[in-house]
Amino acid sequence: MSKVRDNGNPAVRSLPCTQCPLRRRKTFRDFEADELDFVGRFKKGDLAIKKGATVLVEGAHNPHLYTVLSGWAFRYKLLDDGRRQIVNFAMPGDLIGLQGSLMGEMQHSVEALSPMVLCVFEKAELFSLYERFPALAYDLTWMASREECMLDENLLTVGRRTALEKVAYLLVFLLERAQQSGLTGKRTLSITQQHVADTLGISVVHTNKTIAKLAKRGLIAWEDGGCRIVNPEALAELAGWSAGSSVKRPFL
Amino acid sequence: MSKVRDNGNPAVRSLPCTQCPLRRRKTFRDFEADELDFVGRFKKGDLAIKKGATVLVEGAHNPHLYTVLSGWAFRYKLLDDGRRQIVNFAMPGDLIGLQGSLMGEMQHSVEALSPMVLCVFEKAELFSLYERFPALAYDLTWMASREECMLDENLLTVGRRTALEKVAYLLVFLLERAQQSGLTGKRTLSITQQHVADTLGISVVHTNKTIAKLAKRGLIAWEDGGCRIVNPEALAELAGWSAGSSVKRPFL
DNA sequence: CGAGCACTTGAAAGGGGTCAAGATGTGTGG
DNA sequence: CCACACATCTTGACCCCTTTCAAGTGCTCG
Repeated sequence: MSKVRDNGNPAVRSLPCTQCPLRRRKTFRDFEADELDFVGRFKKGDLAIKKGATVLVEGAHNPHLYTVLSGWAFRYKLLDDGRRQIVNFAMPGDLIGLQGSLMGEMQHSVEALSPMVLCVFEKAELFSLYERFPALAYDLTWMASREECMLDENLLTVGRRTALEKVAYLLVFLLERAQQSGLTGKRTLSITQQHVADTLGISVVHTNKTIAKLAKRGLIAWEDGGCRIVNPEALAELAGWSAGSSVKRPFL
Repeated sequence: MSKVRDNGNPAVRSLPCTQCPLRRRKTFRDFEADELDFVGRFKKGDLAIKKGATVLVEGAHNPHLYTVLSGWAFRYKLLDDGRRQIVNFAMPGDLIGLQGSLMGEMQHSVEALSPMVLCVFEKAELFSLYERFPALAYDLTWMASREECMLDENLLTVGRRTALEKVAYLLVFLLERAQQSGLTGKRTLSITQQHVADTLGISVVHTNKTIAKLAKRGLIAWEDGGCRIVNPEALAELAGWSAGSSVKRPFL
């Protein structure tokens, strides 16, 4: 039932929800006893994903719904001629595939940026969650709304911010989320300039030059296939970043 | 309790849900008897909005949740220096303010593009909907997911489509939604070029020139403060538009 | 009848795209 | 262990799509 392969992550062997590491993080709302019990049975097992693997493809009908336990991924859409737009990222505690669960066919693809472990749930049992645990159902809607919020902000970034502001914004956004979700404790993001470009709607070349500019100002440093944020405050300032809410957030 | 002023719309006087015109449209899923009864009591009244009025402002804590009964509006965010990004539109059957209901503070503003009538619900009673009508709760999540889908597509448009494709895409997108929601039966959209520009992340001047190009090709015509779509198929082709699902959608 | 909004158009400037070529680094197969 | 393919990152040159600036035309409205 639970397929597990270790990809360099701490070994996880169909981790029971009672021992879920996310419950201990103070950014997340912990479960009530009966909820924990239900979610534990709702969860069908773990799924290990290799870095670079495609988790879900646009157009697919997948019977599962996932939650990120560790690692991260990006969601994207393609145009016929190959132009790619990264739409958002998924980090620990985030849902993957909810949209497909509700509306049938996936409207976007998901690819792992690092080795990941996902918790697997059964679409078909989703409605029973709504029937038996309204609070969890409410949480799901909450999570969907949070996603919507992030997309709004990303749209603002892609549509109206300058290249320099865009890169600054994205890096602060990702660092903030990575730290809150426990993806990393350090100030580094293991990401490619191509990903940055495809998220912000600009070319790789120009992304590179913009990054060089930020590096010259001492705000960031690009080192061995990733970014180190040297001065998050200055970046946030440049990006016109407004801190997100500090409310505890739910997860599944 | 119910404030109603007619703004040129068909007169509505705290319309009971039993007579809701949306129920008759075949694009919407109708209620079960008990659901209809509940929603009828959940609804606190109608609210008439004038064209150009602000329905909700970013940062506000509004105790209400709305549904569009007639007319339409746009959702937007602002940067400090006034740059504006329109993030999406709300048409009959769409929710307004769900994000604020769940997460507290509104993260965007909403402004009416025409006279509107909204159905007013009480945030505070939202959870009782989750407790008593899981199917409606499921619908709410469905609607949030649908919004997410549209935002994904808009992000793709703003980030990766060319100016010509952008305008073509937006017009097809709006026309399709307007017709499905019953906002209009005609092939016209009463919208400003400034709105188009702010939705697509381009300047008004360039928007104007792009529109002129589409007009010259005979795909659209801009007449007295609005757009008439002359050739929707050609526009869709140009935009790389893929038709949306034809599943009946829920509403509140 | 002036003020203001929405739409046009032209010209000039610039941000960002495309092309090209090169430097590194890394994983694969011979 | 080397060779080669491939991915990622850099840089420079050139060009064009968009922006910005400006000026002008209707139209509506107080």
